[in-house]
Amino acid sequence: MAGPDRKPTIIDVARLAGASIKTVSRVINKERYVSPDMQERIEKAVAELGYQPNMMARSLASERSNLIGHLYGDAGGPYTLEIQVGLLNRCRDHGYHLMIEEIDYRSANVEQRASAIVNQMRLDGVVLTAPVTDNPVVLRILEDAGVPYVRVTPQQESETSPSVRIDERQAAYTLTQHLLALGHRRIGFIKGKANHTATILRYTGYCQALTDAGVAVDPVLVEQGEFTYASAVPCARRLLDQHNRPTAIFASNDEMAAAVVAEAHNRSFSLPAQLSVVGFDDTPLAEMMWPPLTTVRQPVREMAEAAADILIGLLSQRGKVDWPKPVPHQVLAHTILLRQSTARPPAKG
Amino acid sequence: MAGPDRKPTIIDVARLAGASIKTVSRVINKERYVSPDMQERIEKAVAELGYQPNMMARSLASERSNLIGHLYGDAGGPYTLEIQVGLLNRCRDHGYHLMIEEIDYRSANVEQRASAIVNQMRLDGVVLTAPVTDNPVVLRILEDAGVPYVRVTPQQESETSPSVRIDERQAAYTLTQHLLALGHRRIGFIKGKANHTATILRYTGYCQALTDAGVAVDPVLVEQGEFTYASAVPCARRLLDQHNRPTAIFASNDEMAAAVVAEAHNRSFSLPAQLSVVGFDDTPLAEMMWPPLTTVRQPVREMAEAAADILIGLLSQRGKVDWPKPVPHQVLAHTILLRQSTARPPAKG
DNA sequence: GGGGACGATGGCACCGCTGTCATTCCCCTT
DNA sequence: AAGGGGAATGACAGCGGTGCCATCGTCCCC
Repeated sequence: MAGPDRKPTIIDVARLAGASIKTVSRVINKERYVSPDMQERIEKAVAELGYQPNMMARSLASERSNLIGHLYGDAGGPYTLEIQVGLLNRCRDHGYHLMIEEIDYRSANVEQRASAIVNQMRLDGVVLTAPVTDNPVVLRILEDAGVPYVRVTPQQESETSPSVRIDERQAAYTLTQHLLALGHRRIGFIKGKANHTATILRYTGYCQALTDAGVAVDPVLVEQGEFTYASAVPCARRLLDQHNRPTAIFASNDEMAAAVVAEAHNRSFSLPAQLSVVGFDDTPLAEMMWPPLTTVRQPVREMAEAAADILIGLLSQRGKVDWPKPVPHQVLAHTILLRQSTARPPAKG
Repeated sequence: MAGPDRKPTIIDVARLAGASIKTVSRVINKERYVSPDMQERIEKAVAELGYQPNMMARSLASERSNLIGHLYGDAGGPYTLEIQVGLLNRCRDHGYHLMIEEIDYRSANVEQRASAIVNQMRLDGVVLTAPVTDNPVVLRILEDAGVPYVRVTPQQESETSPSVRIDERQAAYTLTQHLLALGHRRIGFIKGKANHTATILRYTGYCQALTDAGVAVDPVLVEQGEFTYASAVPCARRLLDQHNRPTAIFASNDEMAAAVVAEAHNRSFSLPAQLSVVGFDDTPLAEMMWPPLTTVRQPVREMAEAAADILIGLLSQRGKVDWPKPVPHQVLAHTILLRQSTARPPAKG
């Protein structure tokens, strides 16, 4: 009845099972060389005491923390969350835990902070999402610390770290083709935040599709947004104010597409009859707005799962230090979702 | 040049500074009783070696992990993310790290999983969000482990743990009053998922406002949704199909309000002239849909920050074991956002 | 001038586990 | 019968810090 009140340790288990702590450790870690009889006794003792190994002690002794970190820059909407859900799915199944850290990549002490996170916590591995994926300071710290990391949608593939992505350029290309196929020739474009990978790739895809169709890219139809609703409002205004205004607008993400739609509603346009709009990302928003938005779905969760798989795969081969070369670069399939925000352009008056 | 290649430890620092490791430890932990001279020498040594204390070792020895856990049930959209951002803000400032774990509260091994998370990782404290806030199994595990926790928007305040919330009943009351003041008398209501705290409180506020205004609650106007867009579509249909249909609809969250709006658009209603719609939560969606949605903003991030503050406040008083009694229950202010989805009802034909 | 009180520092056990190596026992070979 | 090899187990030294207590020198005060 009395019993020690503190949490049971491996020593208590060993004592109760009549074994050495090392043997208990073997059972806990599912190592070989334990007789079935002994195994059973120990498992019983574990159950009886409700023993749970202390991760801190374990990590200290084994130099493995079983911690995976997710470093991100902007807590950008549903994207970040989906990433986390994906990571969590895998972590759970493989006994890892997820630590999340936001890194203000603009701040002066990025270095200090990133270093503290990586080195103090002794993370086993790290997953990077934009815009930290391409931050040289962070990457160097990771390299120096010898912590394996996987980048989701990096600007540029590297030989030292794996990556996961979709072909954004191709997606933008296809989406633009869709508009062209409907008969649109004046297609406006709202870019995302400067220097973001996505911004560049999506824009490139748009340009290429136009060019391939023999349509010139008209700079008057290209606006610079920042991936936010607010940033896109003036862009939409300028585009729709033109005397020879575009019959379709490609916004670099759904949020900005929503701004275009709102602005069109303001002017009492009937959508999609008078204006086609497409977005990118398939955020929940896309399906809930009116009219439902034609957009591209990135399998974000699956991408995160793939990243986790790659990471955990490596970590499981203790002893090996380095990535296999060449390091894996996965490209997952995207989906073009044709909804009701696109239609043929209005007949020429 | 040669120097040890492994990460420097406190011993290296002590040696370099000509001090004992204990004194170095004092400096690292900002304890008192270190002479300025000694302090400076040690700080210099730390900088020179780029020393970073090993959290694992520190935790093991001190029985503090500096880890705060966020346990949640559904990764419900922007809400969860906002919570995390809030928590992160505080963790960062106080030297804590955030571990996130999803708990499938329907699964059979909730107990095992929750226990593993709490006990193995030796979390210093935990923040709970719906629907784990009220899971008796999880709560018991936390209590047993003696891990302090704060609940965000719990179903019921408890004497053993602090909570943070807004007055949802009051918010729903006010919002309903707004509709009444515009002249609406037939106000539809779409409830959230059964058993959720929010569902009950919001509905109660609605009923009370009606009653106080001398309007009877008509069960025909009350539909049961599940907080999702899809679940609300049939609800919206049924409400709008009625011969004497409501002139306004109160959806228990924005997502369901979006479904109502979409359904109204489908029928080519002009909003808000023919139908007023209100939601709850002020998700990003609310501002981006058309027309922009009148809704209630919960200061989610601030709530998370408050929760973290409460938790960290307690943790900083090491030695004290228990919450001060009575434990704090914070109620933050909400905001009613009047946008363009509400108007006076159409004049009686 | 003796006795505190207090500032400053160090010594050392110990937190709970894993890695390494030694040991024992058994069966199999030659 | 001796030797060899592998399965099963244990002893023990850390991993890198912190907590507690001892020590030492000063300054102060009656």
